[in-house]
Amino acid sequence: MDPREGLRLVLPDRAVDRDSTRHRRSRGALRGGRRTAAERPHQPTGAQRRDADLLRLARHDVAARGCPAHRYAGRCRADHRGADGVGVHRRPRDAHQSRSRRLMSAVRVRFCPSPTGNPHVGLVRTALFNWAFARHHGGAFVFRIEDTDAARDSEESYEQLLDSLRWLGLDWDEGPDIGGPFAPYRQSERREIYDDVVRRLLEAGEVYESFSSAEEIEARHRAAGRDPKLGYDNHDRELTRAQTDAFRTEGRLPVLRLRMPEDEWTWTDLVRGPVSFAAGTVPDFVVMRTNGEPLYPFVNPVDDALMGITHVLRGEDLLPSTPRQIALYAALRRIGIAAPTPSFGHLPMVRGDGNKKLSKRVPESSLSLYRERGFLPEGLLNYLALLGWAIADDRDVFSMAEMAAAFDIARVSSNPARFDLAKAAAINGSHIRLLLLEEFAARLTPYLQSAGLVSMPPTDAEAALVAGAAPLVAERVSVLSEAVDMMRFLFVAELVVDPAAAAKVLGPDAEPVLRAAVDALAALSTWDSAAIEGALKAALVDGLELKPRKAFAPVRVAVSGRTVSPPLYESMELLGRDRSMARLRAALSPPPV
RNA sequence: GGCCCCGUCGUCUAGCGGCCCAGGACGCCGCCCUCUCAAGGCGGUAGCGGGGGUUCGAAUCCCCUCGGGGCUACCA
Repeated sequence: MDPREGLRLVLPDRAVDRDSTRHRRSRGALRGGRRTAAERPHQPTGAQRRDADLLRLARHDVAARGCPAHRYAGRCRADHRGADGVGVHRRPRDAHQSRSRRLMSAVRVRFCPSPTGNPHVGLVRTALFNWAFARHHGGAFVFRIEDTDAARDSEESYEQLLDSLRWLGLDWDEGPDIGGPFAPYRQSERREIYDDVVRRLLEAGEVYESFSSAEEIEARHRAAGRDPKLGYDNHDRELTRAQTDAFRTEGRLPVLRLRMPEDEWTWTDLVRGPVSFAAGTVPDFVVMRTNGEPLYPFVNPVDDALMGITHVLRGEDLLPSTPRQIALYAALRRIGIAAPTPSFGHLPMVRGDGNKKLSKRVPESSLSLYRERGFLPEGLLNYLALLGWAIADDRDVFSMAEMAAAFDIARVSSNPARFDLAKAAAINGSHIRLLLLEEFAARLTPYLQSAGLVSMPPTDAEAALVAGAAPLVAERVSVLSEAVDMMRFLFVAELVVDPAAAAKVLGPDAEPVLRAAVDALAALSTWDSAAIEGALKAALVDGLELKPRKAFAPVRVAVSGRTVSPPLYESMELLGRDRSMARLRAALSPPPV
């Protein structure tokens, strides 16, 4: 077979023409059906979230409500196909189709990180979009580990990856820990498969031995007056047996390269529409190293093919490698491996502070940082979803279940997006306020524990304090670590007063204020916020004729140690009479330094 | 250098030829509420990179240009 057969390689368009899709979509936007905050429950675990998603899909009644994904009412038919080529308006009875039909039409996407270092937020965004796509279509989300680089991969990173995804609640249907029909899901355990595929490709002439070193390639370019940085020149394609033998006797070992057809490469990208690469711009690429280890551009498509992946959603940085993947799929089919080419969708880059793509190097990209700061998984995920996707033109806080129901890959923006910590925190704050108070307390407790403020498990008294403070702090923080700082004064035996706050409001002027407060509070028969408020106002505002903000500042700092605190009266009630009085008295007579 | 992708408020986005002298969100500013800080409510600030076309009409379609980014490994 002549691998250079002159066919123009055009992917079968799974994707409906993007423009026509958009056109249809533009008619009659659905305006109703928005949910209020109270209607948006949170699913604390991945499993529960998954249930909710499935439930939602089952309830997805287009005729009655319009399609939330495409936002137009009443026009959808059951056979309507989305821009990704998959029926998105599934009716409940789809679930009762025969097993084989379901398998044939099922969406299968994958998330395939390599275990090198901390997962970063760009990676999480990719995982999220794949997850949402799978859940939206009722398909499978496959988790595969691409650990073909022994020098950089680590078991620790692998564990971190699993842990991170679990924490996020992005549940997978097949993966290294739970197995699945295409196991194993770690590429380091699939070497025999790759060896076998490579052998067959070699026998078929799809792949050939190449001995050229980088220096030799460059030298040839120079000699021919070409740009030396052009890359491999396909020089070794027609090496004779005698030539390869000669190299071997010199002790040189070959890499294996795939023969690329020299055609124009075109496909309809799920997020970008038609993309094409000019003929002759993609050289034969290395499939296997001299030491016999297969490389990413090979194992990735091979596993996608073998695992029946239907849609590849990945970062834009991988866009230039798509022609090679398409070529590999074609070669695989020629040697008899069933490998329908998947649809590709290239997600925009997530940028860091500059304009550069977010690198693993910069700490702000590390997922663990956001976890430590006290981001809620649903808050972080919600923000990340906004980097390239919008659920509606007038709303940006939503649950993952809502995202799964509404997600449409064709509506993903192709612009790169900058990660904005302030907005991420703001979105997270909205999610904190959406939590039930008990849930907020439960999520907060581990942070209080690792700050050493609450024991493990919490004592009854500590639990009561957390529960009592929850409503006070939940509405004033955007991340959980802020709540820890705000609640610290409730749990410490010895209050450390912030020096700046003390300097500001605990000067000589504060003495009469504090004294009056102590006297008034000491006379109280009941210790609750209403009584405290009454006493303080009577003594300070009415008695001393102070402006409220002047009156309460010294008391606040004396009790909480900070100028910023939860509401004063409630805080004092929670702190208790004894500790509150002790702190006021301590502020009155500061210990000599 | 070559190949490819992308350009709407500071940032993320809505926009798919008339609904747009461009809507939402974060940020910022102001007001209200108020014991601080928040939250919440109300109001404001700010944008179609530039130039040519096509069209009765362009943020939207085409071309050029400028700018930004990615890839260019026997990493993934």
